[in-house]
Amino acid sequence: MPPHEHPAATDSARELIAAHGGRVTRTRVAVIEALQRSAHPLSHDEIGATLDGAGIGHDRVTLYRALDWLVEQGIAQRIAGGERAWRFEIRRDGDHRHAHFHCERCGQIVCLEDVPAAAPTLPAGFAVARAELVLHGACADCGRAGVEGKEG
Amino acid sequence: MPPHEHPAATDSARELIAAHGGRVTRTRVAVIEALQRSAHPLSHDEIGATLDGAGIGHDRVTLYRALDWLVEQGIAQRIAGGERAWRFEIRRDGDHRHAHFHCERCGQIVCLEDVPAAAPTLPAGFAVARAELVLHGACADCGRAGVEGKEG
DNA sequence: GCTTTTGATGCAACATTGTAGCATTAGATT
DNA sequence: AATCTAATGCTACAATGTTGCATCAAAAGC
Repeated sequence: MPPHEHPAATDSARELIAAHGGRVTRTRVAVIEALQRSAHPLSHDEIGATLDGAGIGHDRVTLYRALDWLVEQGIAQRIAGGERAWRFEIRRDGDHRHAHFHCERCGQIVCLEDVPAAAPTLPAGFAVARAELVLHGACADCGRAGVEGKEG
Repeated sequence: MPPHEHPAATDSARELIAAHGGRVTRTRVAVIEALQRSAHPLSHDEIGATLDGAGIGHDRVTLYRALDWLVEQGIAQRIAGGERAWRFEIRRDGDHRHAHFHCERCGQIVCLEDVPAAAPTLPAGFAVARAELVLHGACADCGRAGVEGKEG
């Protein structure tokens, strides 16, 4: 690729991988970019679809392992969300842990950037590594369409 | 069964089921009792083991359906926890939503009765049905054994 | 107490999500 | 280009949950 044409996103993805001592592969780059582009956490399946769209060959296992590695390296993080499948999102700078919203209508997970997922004071002896706060209900879009009737 | 011998727990389980218009079956009664007896949320598998122990025949599907019904009726509630499998707990009176702690060492889920899982103020349009707060880390038992060395 | 009704069960078969083992490919290095 | 080995992509499997349908049994009626 011509050096005057490298997209910043791709570049940072490649650098991100290299900085963690991993090999820069199509799959990893594409996964990171997909996560970076998305406003909400993506499921394994959604990421797979993105790879397909980008014409990047892969299989389930490779994708799982790429995601495992990203989580392991602290580049991405897993979210339990509402359904059975994990969802993944890029860890922005700092450890900025935010809450998530799971819409029970459209199934989507939305990041609530402004709502911190802070750990409260716990009984003695408990060591908290991370807090996960998930709100379930109807998101702004679905709520409007559903609660008020049709499209009030 | 002699009327002077009915255990209170069983009785309330039976009443609970009947009050919701369901049929009082061995499986449902045993599941409710298992959940009532347990101090922490139980997985499908753990509940199944209890039924086996009680000599109550069942299969995976029956148990799943019994649990589904309990959740549907608001008698029990599902917890996503840390691992893939759901866990279930009885809903005590009131909507007393508390946080849970997932120990990454022993895998156990602990109820933090004193820590409410309250929904913070959300952007307009979001309708929150319930909040799920899960803290991940090492529980009091595991933390002591692990952080301080052997068994300080 | 016996019959009827239909909710609940139990079985088989399947769907989804995630892992393990291993030969091959390809990124990084020399 | 040759080398080294991390990463890939198979296959096969494990864990978790669901669907369809025949059978059983809890609640209701007689």
